[in-house]
Amino acid sequence: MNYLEGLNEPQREAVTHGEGPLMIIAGAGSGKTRVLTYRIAHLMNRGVDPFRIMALTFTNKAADEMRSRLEKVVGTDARNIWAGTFHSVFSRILRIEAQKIGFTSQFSIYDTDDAKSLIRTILKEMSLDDKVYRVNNVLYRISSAKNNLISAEAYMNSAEYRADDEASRVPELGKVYKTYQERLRRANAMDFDDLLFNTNVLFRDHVDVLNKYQQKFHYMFVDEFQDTNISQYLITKKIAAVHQNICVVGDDAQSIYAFRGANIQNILNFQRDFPDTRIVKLEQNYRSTQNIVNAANSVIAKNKSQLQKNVWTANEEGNKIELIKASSDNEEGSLIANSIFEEKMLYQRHNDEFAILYRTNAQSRAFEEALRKKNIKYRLIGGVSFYQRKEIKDLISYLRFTINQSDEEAFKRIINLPKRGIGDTTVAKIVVAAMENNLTLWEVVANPKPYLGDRLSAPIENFSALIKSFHATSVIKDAYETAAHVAKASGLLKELHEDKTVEGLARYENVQELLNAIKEYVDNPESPDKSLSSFLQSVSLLTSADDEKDDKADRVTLMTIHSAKGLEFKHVFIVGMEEDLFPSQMMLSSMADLEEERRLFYVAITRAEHKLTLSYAETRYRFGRLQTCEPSRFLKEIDASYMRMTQNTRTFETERNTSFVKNLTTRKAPPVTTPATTHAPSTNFIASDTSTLTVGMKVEHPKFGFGVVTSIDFSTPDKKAKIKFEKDGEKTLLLSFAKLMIHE
DNA sequence: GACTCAAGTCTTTTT
DNA sequence: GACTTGAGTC
Repeated sequence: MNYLEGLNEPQREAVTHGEGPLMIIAGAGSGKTRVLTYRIAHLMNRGVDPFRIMALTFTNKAADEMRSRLEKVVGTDARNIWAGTFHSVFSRILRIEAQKIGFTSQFSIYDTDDAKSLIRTILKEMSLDDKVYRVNNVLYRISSAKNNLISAEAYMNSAEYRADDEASRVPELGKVYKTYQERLRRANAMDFDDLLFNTNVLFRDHVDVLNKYQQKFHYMFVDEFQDTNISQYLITKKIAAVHQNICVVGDDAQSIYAFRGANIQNILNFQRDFPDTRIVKLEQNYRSTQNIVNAANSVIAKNKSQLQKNVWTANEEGNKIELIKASSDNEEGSLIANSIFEEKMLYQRHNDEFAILYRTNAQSRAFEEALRKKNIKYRLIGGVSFYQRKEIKDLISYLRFTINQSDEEAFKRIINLPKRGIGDTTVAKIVVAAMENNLTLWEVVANPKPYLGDRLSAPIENFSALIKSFHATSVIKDAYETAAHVAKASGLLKELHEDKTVEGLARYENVQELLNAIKEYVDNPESPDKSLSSFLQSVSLLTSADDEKDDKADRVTLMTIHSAKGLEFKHVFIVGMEEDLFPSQMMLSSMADLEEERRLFYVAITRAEHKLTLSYAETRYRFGRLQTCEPSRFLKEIDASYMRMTQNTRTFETERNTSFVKNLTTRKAPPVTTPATTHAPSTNFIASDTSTLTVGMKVEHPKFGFGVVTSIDFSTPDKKAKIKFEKDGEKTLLLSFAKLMIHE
């Protein structure tokens, strides 16, 4: 068969391996996705029905990628494979089997915001101090427990967890966990971890259901196996138990999700649970130059715990790795932008051949500004998702509540939106009435008079009538028509339409865009069905990495290293190579964590094909203050022979007419020195006195636009400056974080 | 109950 | 810098 041509020996072995468990240890750039696709194609060519194949990935993007590659090899049959993320595939199964574990198939999926909000509510009800019980921490602990399949009951009975909670001074955590689960159940809702946890429960308690899926799926594939947690592993293990045709692909050196419960131990468990496992190692790297492969190897060699592996390449030696030192985060941005500009000019490169990778999303700002200044188009992946925006969540909440009237979080969002005179106090009364009478929120809302009296009930009755009509619509109409009706009849669209500010306009357009997306979903023949609930399910599992609109456009990519996994670029910039930032300060508590950070660095390096540039800044704004930074320890771990320091002697045009006044709170701090030399002066400096900003000066504020400073007041007791500025006769008071551009 | 302004809080990564 | 909370006013 022609697709076997051009494969190396181990690749060919992996593709043609017949029945029985298979583990592929795939080094970075070793053609993993290719092998995986060909293997599935190979099976289908031998007559395996695509309906009997389940392929699990970690991101929607990876699933789409696999599907489209398969389609190229085997045609549209590929669509019949059950391919998707763990969360999407098993939420689909849970939807079918929901009744068996006490949910209805209309269950809602709570995202992280909903989960946090529910925890906040519970903490308040239990009168626990949210300064001690940090919401993030509570959710993290609950999530870890679920990922290890520890139920709330088991948690409370475990001496170990109890001791740990006592030691962390959160002794009530078990109770919070238990209440949290009860509330989810009452809301007919699951959080992300529940989708996996409940699948385990389903398979454990209903052998007939398990049998059904064991019989259905003859072949299982798990991509990025090193990132599976116990909960995910057990599901796949159970389904594969009968046919034993399970193929896992992974690389322990690229395990970067331990914080989410991923367990490299699974690689060892797999060999124990499937003793006949055939192991294939893919070690030849086809992606990167020798310098890049060698540098990556020299870094990962510092890790103690890893599987024996020898990644090598026959590619050319290539450019040395470049190291750029910048004096500030903003200068880092402009140096990188310049470097991209130069490369484009010198070598006719396209924007989409470049990627800027960073540790945290917050770092993107400086690069965005610098690229914009140079007129280089970019796309930003991650950060705040389209689906996290307020106006989008609002409409989605309406839709969720239309489908599932037990959904407490959706209810709280929409009950008084647009304003209909139902304030916090009334909502609190509803909640209390529901609790005291052992009713659901909806039962109280649908019939409020006995609990709240006539006066308060009127607006609530209007609300419940509205929802009832929405629900009736959803039964007979498809997702798009229902959503369009809800957007209009709820008053959401009208309210946004009346807001004539720039932001209001953007929000209105966003809602229209959501409606377009729903239309697209309804029109797409691959959607399972056209109902609103089916759309909501798919939309709840989308992440910020999924909502790119202009994918094809020629743009520089900006993203975190985590979201870069599985991708490759001609020229990669890894920026912010500073101690405490990368490796992250929070990760330095243990050796294991440091090793995970190092693997993250390894992942970043191995994204590069031809050229790799590292950079760090000597000063950086964090916590709203200027900090001095040390170069990252990881820089020293790269063998010096693969690197070269770029002398930062290029000259830049000085922007004399623009300067930033930033963060006047710190006016007592020493001003940042801006040497009047060939170096680009940092465009940021701290105002050391009022002389840089004077009354009557014309300024530009990023949000409010052009205006004139009318007064500056440094006399406030807490050292904060008040700057007033006037715009079109309208006075605006700016607080300490005023960031004004001065046009002289 | 709705709105405004000011102060306080928090920063890792993602399904 | 972004977001939440709290106090004060209408």
